Formats: sequence, structure tokens, C-alpha cells
Amino acid sequence: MDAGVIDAAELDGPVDLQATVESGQTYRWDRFDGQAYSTVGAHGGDPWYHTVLPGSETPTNEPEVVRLRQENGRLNWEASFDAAGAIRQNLGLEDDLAAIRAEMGNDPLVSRAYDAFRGLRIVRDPPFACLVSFICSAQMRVERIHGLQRALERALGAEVAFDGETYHAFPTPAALADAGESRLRELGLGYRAPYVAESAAMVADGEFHPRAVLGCEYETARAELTGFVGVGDKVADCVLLFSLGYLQAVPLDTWIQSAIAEHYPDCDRGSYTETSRAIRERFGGRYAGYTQTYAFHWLRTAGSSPTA
DNA sequence: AGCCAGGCAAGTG
DNA sequence: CACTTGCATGGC
Repeated sequence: MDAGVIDAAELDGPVDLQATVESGQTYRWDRFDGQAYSTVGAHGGDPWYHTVLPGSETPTNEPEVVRLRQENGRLNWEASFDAAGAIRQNLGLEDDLAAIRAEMGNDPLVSRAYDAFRGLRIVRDPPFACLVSFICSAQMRVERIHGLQRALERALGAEVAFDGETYHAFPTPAALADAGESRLRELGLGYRAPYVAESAAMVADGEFHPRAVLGCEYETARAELTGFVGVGDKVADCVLLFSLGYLQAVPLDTWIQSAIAEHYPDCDRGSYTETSRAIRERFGGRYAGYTQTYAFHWLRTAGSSPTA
């Protein structure tokens, strides 16, 4: 077993592991202590989190386990390989958070949210898992989205042994495509089941891959991703922001739309494309997705309920 | 019991 | 293009 420490002092700005992995941007990290996933602040002590990275992101080309825990300014990790680089990349630890904050804006909502979750980073999740989890996210609560991803892993993901325990990788595109709509309905996906089955088949067949939009200009990339079944502008923005590193993407979900109505009514331009352009400018341009994610987490945990 | 959840697709006007 | 409707399931 490999292990190591990432000291926040090496990074540009603070780190808050719990806010990063429990703010609804990634569904690939599980808390080890078995407590409810999204009960922010309810755990005692510093919990371990674990994930299984896909073979496409490991040196062995096989799924590998990573465990991680924050103690003050230090991130302790354990893994089946030298995972320091992968962790830094996957959790946005290489982002210059201090510089990003300077472009996020200073209105009350943004300032309150940033102060509440100082150290929250934007993740770079494995693209296929990110795509599936946000297809599943339609009309579902964050806690349930996370539960569904775990159900998919347990039922359809490869077993990975590590340190005497068994973990599950996220299902491959072929595994989800082969499972088909009926099996995915059995696992609780509801009307999203055919969306996941069809989009997984597109990837398994080599017809399309979320990674294929890398290099495209932002709005082009978003439009391309809507070629997947079950992916509209909002889910496409989630994949761009939480997986592909498009930090300007601002997913216009119900929480953000209600925040726009309440706090930035001049940014409501009536269409997704135009409202997106306006709020992106208000939220700091190239780093607007960071602002969105702080605002989302703050609204969902401390702010008022959406009215939309 | 009814309403709602990190929406999307298909169908109208 | 704007607007409406149907869609699974679980928690409050």
C-alpha cells in the first residue's frame, strides 16, 4: 500500500475536503464512517473518504482504490498506487484558489458563500461517471443521486480488492449498456433508465465520448454534449464544470435560477443561452463555475428554499 | 396525501 | 422559439 501527505501549504489557497466532496458536484466519493453522506458537519472527527478511479486514470490501466482524510491543513492518503498526482488533479488542488476568489465578485451572496466554505475546490471527475451521475440527477435530491450511483456500482461495477476490503469501480459503458433499460429501472433510475442505457451505448460503441469535446470552445462543447440522450444544457454544464475543467460553466439548476430571480434579476434573459452568458459575466467570467458552486452549496445548506 | 427534487424529450402553437 | 406535458421514485 502506498501512502502520503499533501500539505495545504504547498497549494495555492486553502482546502476543505468535506465541502469539496459533499457539495453535490461529485458522486464518486464515499464517507468511510458510514454516516449519512450529506449531513454536513454532523460527523465526529475527521472522516476517511474513498473512491475508485477508473483504469483510464491509473498507471496500471485497472481501477484502483484511493482513500483520503483531512486533518487540519494536511490531506493524508492511502492507495494501491502512488496517487498524489491523481488526487491533486481530481480534486482541483492545483487551482489557484486565491486568484480565482479575486475574480468571483463581492456581492453579499458570493462573499457569504465563499466565507462559509473557504477551501471548497471544483473536482475533475472521471468523465463517463460524471455524465451518468448527472443524467441521473434530473428531479432528484443530492443524497439520492449519490445513493443511486452506489447502487449502480454494487450491481454492475467490477470488484476491486484493497487492504482486505472489497470496493466497486463505477460500471463501464458496456456494463451499463448491457444492463439495459429494464435492469436500470430495477435499480431505481426511473424514467432516466433509458437515457443512461442509450448514452452508455453511445460511449461503448465508440460513437461519442464526453472527452471528445475537450478543446472545443465552451458553448460549442456544451451543445455537443447535448447529443447524449438525457443531456440538456444544464447537465452538459455539469459535465463541463465538474469533469472537463471548463471553470466558466454555470449549471442553471433550480437553486441558481431562484437565486437569479432573487439576487440577479437583470441576468434573467429568458433563455438558457442568454441567461448563462449574463450570469457568467456577473459571476466572474472564466471562473464563474467556482462562484456557482459556492453559491449552490450555500443556498442548499444555509440559504432559503428555491421557489421555482 | 400531496408536493417536490441539481431536467429532459416530445409534442403543440 | 416559447410553452406544456409526462415521466419514476422516495422523503417529508
